[in-house]
Amino acid sequence: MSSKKAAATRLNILQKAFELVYQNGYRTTSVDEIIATTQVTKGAFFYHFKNKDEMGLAMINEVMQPGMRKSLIEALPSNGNPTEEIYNMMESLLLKDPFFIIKYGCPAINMVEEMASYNEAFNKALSQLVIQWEEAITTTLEKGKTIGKINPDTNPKEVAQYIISGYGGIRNLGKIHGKPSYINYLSQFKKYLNTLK
Amino acid sequence: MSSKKAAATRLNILQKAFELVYQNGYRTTSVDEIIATTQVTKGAFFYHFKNKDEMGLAMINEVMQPGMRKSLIEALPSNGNPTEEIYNMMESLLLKDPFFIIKYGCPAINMVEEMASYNEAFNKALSQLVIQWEEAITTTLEKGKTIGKINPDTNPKEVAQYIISGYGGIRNLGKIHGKPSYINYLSQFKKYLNTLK
DNA sequence: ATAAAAACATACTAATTAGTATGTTTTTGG
DNA sequence: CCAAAAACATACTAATTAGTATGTTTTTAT
Repeated sequence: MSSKKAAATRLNILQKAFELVYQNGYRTTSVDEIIATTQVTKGAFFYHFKNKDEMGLAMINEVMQPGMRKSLIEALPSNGNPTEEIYNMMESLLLKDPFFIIKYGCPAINMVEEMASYNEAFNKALSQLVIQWEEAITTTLEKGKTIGKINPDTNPKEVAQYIISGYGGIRNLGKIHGKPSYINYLSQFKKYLNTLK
Repeated sequence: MSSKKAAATRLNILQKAFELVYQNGYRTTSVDEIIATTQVTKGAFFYHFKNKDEMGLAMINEVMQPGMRKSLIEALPSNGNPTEEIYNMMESLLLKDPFFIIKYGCPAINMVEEMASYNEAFNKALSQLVIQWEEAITTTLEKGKTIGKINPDTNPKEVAQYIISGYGGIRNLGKIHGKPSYINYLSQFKKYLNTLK
């Protein structure tokens, strides 16, 4: 029973918060900063969220989740050559997706780094995001096995986790070494993918 | 021309700060917190460091650098089988080194994640740490090439960066998935290393 | 149209932050 | 031993923090 305008205010807060958190980190982004850039007053903020962490959780679930879902999962068609598809997903994520700013890394990875050990609820929400990606990659690999394009003794879940951790790692290293490290990474990543054939 | 006691006070601050930062992050560890656990007064703290960031930089260079150096670089003997040595280094880092707490990840990686884009001086100091590790791995691989244990068209520097980013990634993912992800990672890491032979 | 609830606005508070001003105590070289 | 410098201690400050108390304005259902 919330008005369209109220829902818009809420979403606006979450989206602006997401951008600020992406660039500054969660704990170092203040509520005052969020309401300043959102042009929303403190009363409105704390009307929609009972505290900062509740907002943070909503931000993960309602903005980060769907956004990452689009970038990560929908980039995986899963019908042709699995290794090629996975490579293309990674390449487009690292080099083509205009959302990401190299020096700021990946918002989801950053959030895991900062908040996983600090807040159990955040940990769960972020874990679900990772698991979704994991499942998408796992599915791609399993289909690959049935059509004989992936080695039968490949462990899809294990491989999926390895790929995700590689992604997180290069997003982090890219913060200090910049784009060239992305290129190097992709080159070795391709070699690894070939071990799965 | 500083007394032994003064030097001890300074080092004590840096070491306690390192532990706190490892578990809470740099920006969310306050000077008050550091001096409380160090049993040092504010006067002493700001006598030794002109501000928090100068302390942070000293912490990276004087505590994190040598500590990581010991864990990372000296774990690489570099005379026998290079792929085996690199695998062992990674395994001992992830599973045997008693310093690391899985849910808190790796202090150096955390610091890169949090501070690389926030402070240029921190970025440089952390970058040097990473480059040292990179060089150690590169050397191992180059020696491996001369004795014919590493494929001649392997690019050692590129591989070293890939390995380091993988390490950072799994330290991060381990925060939400725990130790099993370390095991999975090592299994796939071994497969990757075999592509270098 | 109107009463009630929802949505927002303003002005506060108590705690925490990095850092400073102004001391007192230790240490050190001569 | 003793003056000067080094090393520390205490008490502050101004800014920022998350959150609240108490309003006013908008929406909504009737």
